[in-house]
Amino acid sequence: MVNPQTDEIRPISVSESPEDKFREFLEIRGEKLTDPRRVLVRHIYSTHKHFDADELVRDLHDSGRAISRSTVYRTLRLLVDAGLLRELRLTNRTAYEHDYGYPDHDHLHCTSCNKVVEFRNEEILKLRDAVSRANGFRASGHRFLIEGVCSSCSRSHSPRRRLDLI
Amino acid sequence: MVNPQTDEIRPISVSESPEDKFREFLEIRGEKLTDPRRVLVRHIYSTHKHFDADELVRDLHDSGRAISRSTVYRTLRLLVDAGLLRELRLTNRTAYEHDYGYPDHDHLHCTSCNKVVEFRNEEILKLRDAVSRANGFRASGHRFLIEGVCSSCSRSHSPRRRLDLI
DNA sequence: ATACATGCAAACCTTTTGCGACAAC
DNA sequence: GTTGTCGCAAAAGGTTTGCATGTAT
Repeated sequence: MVNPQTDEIRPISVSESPEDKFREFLEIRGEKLTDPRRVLVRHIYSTHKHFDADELVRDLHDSGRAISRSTVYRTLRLLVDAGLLRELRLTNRTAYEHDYGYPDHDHLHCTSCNKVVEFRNEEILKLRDAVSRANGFRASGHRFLIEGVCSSCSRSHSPRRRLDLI
Repeated sequence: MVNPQTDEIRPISVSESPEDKFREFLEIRGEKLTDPRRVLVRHIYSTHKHFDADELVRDLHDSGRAISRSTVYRTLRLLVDAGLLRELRLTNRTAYEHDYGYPDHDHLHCTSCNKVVEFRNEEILKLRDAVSRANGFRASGHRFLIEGVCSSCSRSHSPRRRLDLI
């Protein structure tokens, strides 16, 4: 019998702040940590949760630090390239999660309500990487997504809705 | 050491043709297997590969059996509901694969060129379902997607492109 | 001056929908 | 006639881009 037990997912201690890591990344490319970028990276790392571009635009607008939609999208791309964020391409939108100071893990995604649940299972991590390698996929940057229907959605037979990410 | 060996994925013998299964499904709902729908289900099941809506529209148009974009999308939804097709929500589009007469399996998805590779690993199938169940996700309808970067993409450093599905 | 960033609006892409025309029973 | 389907064109939703303006060396 397989063991579905999943390990805890808790922050890894890192020496550099996300902001510093971002600044460093930008400097190497001859770019700058501007005001809007700093606001974004700080806001994003102020809470550990999944989010999307629209949420960011809304939150910052509501807190009086409005940043244009294009800047948000452009900065998100930079943060991904900098290794600070990871993209989760879901049903209709792209969600992001912290990819710095956080251990390797995988996700369950409810295709009905869009809920995302994180889990960490050593066995799956190993198998995932082994299968990837066996198929010539690069060893880093993988992420498993288990698509399914969560309990609340399979109870109610309502069709696809957009709910919050977790 | 984990074993990345994957089993062969070959057709399962089924008693009913996809077209018949579709007709049956439609009849139950008081709907009909019309001409465009028959053309679509036949075309889709004439080759075993992943495809998307746009490809279908293009292929049928090019072979002189043009079917409108809306009908294609509407029929794809029906085929999914009928259990004939399975959706793979990828980066920017939705790909489809046969879900009838084909064994349970998972996918590797290259987020750079959009290539999709199928694999079947017993251990992963078991773990996938165990973890899903442990998190209250419905036992059927799961699919793993390993996101990564395939060998040709990690060699060339070209950015995200849209290539063919496999 | 130069090099890069920003905001806006327009463009883009994929998918969905409203609607008038049409076909089957 | 009623019911359901089709194609068209428009709309919708998420994301990207062109461009003129602005800012820091």
